[in-house]
Amino acid sequence: MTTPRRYAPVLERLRGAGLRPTRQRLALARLLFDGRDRHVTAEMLHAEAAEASIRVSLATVYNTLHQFTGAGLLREVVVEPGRSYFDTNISDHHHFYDEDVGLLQDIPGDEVTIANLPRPPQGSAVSRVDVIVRVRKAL
Amino acid sequence: MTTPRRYAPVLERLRGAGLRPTRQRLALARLLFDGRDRHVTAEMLHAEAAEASIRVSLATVYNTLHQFTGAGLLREVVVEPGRSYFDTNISDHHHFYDEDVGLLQDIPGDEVTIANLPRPPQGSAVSRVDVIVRVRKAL
DNA sequence: GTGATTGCAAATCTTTTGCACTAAA
DNA sequence: TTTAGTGCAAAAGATTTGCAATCAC
Repeated sequence: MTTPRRYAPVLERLRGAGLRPTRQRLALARLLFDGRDRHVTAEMLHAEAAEASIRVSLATVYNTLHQFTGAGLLREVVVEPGRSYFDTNISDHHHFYDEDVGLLQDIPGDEVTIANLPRPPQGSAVSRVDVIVRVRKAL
Repeated sequence: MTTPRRYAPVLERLRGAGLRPTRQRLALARLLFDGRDRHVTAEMLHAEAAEASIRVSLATVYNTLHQFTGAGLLREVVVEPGRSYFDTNISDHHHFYDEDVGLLQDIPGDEVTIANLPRPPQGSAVSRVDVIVRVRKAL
């Protein structure tokens, strides 16, 4: 028999974020929060859901990704024009981006040190510092 | 009388980059490389050209921006999904991005120190490090 | 002339929206 | 019930593309 071991945690996670645990949100959350650090686009997650026989519309995938991001469950990463990645790692960290393949990889926050950051413009406060290390095939 | 003082440099700049100095490229280059450090979108440059009574199609603006970028005359900056900025400052530097207003500002490269950057994944080499300091209105 | 470049409109791609329908509480 | 959430299809943006007309050399 199947033991729904991971169901409760995800459910609580949604509740805790103030999101009604609907069938679609639960299913997508289970795909996303499987313990790995994942970087997905809406299209990728939609395809993955389809493979897992979860019927969700692409519009709902977009809505859900943004709701999760708004609730602090995901983080949006912009590395190339016209496509958004969503990162399940919400801790303070940075990214390698392989420009050849379009692949994102985490760099733990403590592995990069940023010093001497100038004071932000008058009246503004830093909300986040994104470091993107773009890499390509070595010659 | 008008002295076309800045014409020659731009023309040579295009020639040097291996780009045929067409009427449109010259006109756009003159708008872009006016001495300031500029951050423009295709739409913005197109509007600016229109104001200056330069007739260029939006498609050509896109083509030109990408050709200039490929030739190393511009640098593309991605800070938000669905819109590309092109930066006339091609020296090593970073950016403040005001998320409220959508405004980019340069941070000179020597004002930020990045230390302890981990080794890039096997077989790849760093092509560029982008630091984007996202700011918003202070409370 | 000849091949590179341009303009226009149509096509593409990602993301958002409007609204009737469905489901969670 | 009552209201939040979903699906679909259409709309919206940004960017690219196909191809005939035009321009630089």
